[in-house]
Amino acid sequence: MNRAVTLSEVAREAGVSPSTVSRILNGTARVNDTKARQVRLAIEKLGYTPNTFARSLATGASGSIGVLTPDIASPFYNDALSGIERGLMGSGYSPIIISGHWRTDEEEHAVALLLNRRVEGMIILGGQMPDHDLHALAARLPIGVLGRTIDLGAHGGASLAMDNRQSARDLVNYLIGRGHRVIGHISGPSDHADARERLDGYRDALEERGLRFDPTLVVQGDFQEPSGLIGMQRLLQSHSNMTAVFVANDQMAYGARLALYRLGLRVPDDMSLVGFDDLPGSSYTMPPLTSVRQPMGEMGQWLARYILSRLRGETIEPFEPRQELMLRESVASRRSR
Amino acid sequence: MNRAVTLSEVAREAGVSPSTVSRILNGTARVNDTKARQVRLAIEKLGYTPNTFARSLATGASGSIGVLTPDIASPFYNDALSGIERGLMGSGYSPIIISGHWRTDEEEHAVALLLNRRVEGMIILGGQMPDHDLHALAARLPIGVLGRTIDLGAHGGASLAMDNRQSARDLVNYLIGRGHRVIGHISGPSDHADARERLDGYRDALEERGLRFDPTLVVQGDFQEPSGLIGMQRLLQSHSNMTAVFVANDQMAYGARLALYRLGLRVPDDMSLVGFDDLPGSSYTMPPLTSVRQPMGEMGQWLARYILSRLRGETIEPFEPRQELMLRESVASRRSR
DNA sequence: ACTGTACCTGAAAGCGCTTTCAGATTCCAT
DNA sequence: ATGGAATCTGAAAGCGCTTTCAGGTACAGT
Repeated sequence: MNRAVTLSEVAREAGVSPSTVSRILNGTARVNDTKARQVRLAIEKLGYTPNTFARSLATGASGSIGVLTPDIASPFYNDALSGIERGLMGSGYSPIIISGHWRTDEEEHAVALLLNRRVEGMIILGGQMPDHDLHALAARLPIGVLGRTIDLGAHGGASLAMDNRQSARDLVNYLIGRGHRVIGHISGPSDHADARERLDGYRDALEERGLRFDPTLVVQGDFQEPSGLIGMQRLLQSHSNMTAVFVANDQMAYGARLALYRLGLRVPDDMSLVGFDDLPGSSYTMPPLTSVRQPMGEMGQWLARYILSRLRGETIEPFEPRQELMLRESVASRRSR
Repeated sequence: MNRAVTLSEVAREAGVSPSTVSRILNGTARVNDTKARQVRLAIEKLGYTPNTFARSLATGASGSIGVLTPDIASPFYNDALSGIERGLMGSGYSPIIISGHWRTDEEEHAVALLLNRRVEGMIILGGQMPDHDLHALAARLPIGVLGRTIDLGAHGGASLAMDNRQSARDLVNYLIGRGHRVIGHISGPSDHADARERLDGYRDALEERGLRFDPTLVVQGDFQEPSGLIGMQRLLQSHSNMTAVFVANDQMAYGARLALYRLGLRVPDDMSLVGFDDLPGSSYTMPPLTSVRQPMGEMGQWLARYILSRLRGETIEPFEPRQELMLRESVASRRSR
């Protein structure tokens, strides 16, 4: 690898001082036009590209924003990543993305790495990190958190979370409104806040409508497809009168759907199904799956903008993410008896 | 944001010289045990973390590998990203991921950015960049390319691509073997190399089996779901005797599947369907979709390892990705008449 | 023609770290 | 004891850039 061209080489070539070249590069001060031209020529000729490290060392600004995602390959969070990219575009800042793989130790490691790289802000997507770590972080730099309810105070950071409980409640209410009375639930892991909230919403809706909460109608999964399949099988074995199932996320709903298919049960005719998260694929399942959609992309974008505004000392209008019920064809109307 | 602690502050605190602290940090040389202890204590006490920029500037090594992906939210490439993460794990190198959004200009911009950040190697996933740019890159640093057939020579880099044409051929051959004679094809965009190769494979198989290639049996999509839906509708209108469709990727196959559902056609009874790429969701479609799988994760991982080996001046055993036909339930056997 | 002002530009210091070089110690063999 | 090798440590230079500071030049006003 041929040694890179440096700024002083450009300066020598153009017959000016390094300071002048720097000024031209950054537009820090007015410079004589002919000199500027010469410098540009020299840059072109030598193929100069500035050394980011040297610059960052000198200015103390890294120009990068750290992003911690639970999983670089998660369809759910990747929408948010795209949003962050959009939000940062053209700002001069670029994201550094690391995954924590849902493990607290890896997350801490990742944050340390980002801090070493002197990111100027950080965006945390979901994750397991304890709240007080987040608070500590927020005290050091602007942070944005997605998918967790945490109060960071105005000074420290912003968090965007949707109301899982309310949405779950809406979803189950919708099921009840369509005449369903025996509604199963395949939940997420109980140590996962989102999962708990969705379960709570399920209970809320039942109680609100005067239906008894029956624990045997709830089976626990792990948010992955196979557990949805198994969960559905178990529910089916014990509850032949069940007419609808609320699955705590779309991935498990896909699994549940397959279980039904295997047993020759039709959706929605024999069984209604609703999911959660509205993954991109959910408009194309058979039939298209009713689910609830979080605007992950917009949330990511707003968080990026938020960080930028904080960095620039500006303010930004708050963002109220609104979840949306995506009513599709996986729910049938039950004749109420 | 409180100013960060520097190495010399640690040195002062521990009563040694900066050089010594540096040596302890990097294990560059033996150091008196008691001093080492003092230094560690000082580091702990002051909460020192090394400044990556200063280090990189001094050593000339950035410790990062650039990764260019077409789309940070593409389910197809994200597997490879995970693989790269795995491959780099524990190596001391970390990936910097940027997306090119399928646009040549953005890709060039991204590469420039990565170069500015002084990445020591680069991994390019798919993308539009012309071959000669890739060659130029390969001359500067070790690069790995995924999903393109390009000869970079031993010195410059490695590329991993699967044989789209052969796989498509295998897939269509499989269809023919199951008794299908009128087989439609929903292709990808014609300016996309993968798409062309898959189309070629389709023709190969037909001709090999003595079936006439009928251009009206081919409709072009754009690799997205909606175009699969439309494509299937069009095929159905013009070819009532068609019994199977080879769709150029799984995403379009999902769309095609939906079109069939809307028309009340059963898969595979009324129409057989095969896709390409074997997305994670494809084992959970209705019915599970026959497709061909590329080991994206392993390919990514190997590329990462390859870069590392090049950086260390080692060699690595070559990797021969093998595509795999995932035979599932979306294809029926036709009684041959 | 002379002073004051505005505008450009270069020298030099410094960002935080690594690394060479040479001096200072220690240790072993004789 | 004593010379030499082996080992440890600090001073200082340098990585490539930015930025302060002060000197130089050009120009307008009188």
